[in-house]
Amino acid sequence: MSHVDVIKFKIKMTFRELVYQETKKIPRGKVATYGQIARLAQRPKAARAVGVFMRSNPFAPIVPCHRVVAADGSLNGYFGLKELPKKKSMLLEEGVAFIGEKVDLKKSLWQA
DNA sequence: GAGCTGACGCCTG
DNA sequence: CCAGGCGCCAGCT
Repeated sequence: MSHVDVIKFKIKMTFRELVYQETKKIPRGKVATYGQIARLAQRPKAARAVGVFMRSNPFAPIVPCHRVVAADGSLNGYFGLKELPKKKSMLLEEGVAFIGEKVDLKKSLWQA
């Protein structure tokens, strides 16, 4: 085992970091679901935990958490259910399609 | 280590 | 369409 491998082992990517990393990949104009991010982060059933990470994400500007929505396309939170209208307008601004209060996943779901 | 807590997801009535 | 219930998981007491 080389020095590099040892280092890699030491800094093993935590699930949280992996989640943020995947979230950053969501392209402008598209959205991803919590479950989708969970899958990309190698934890298909950890969608719930993903939500927790978004709630307290220390990379506010870097991680586009506003592009992450529920499985049915509804916007669940942003600043503690407080600025949802803003979250919606931000997505509209990026070109995300909406159906009422929900995102039109048919058209705007990010295809990783 | 046990217990509680969600920005979840899926099924049921 | 609208609850209500249950399983899941990481993080924090």
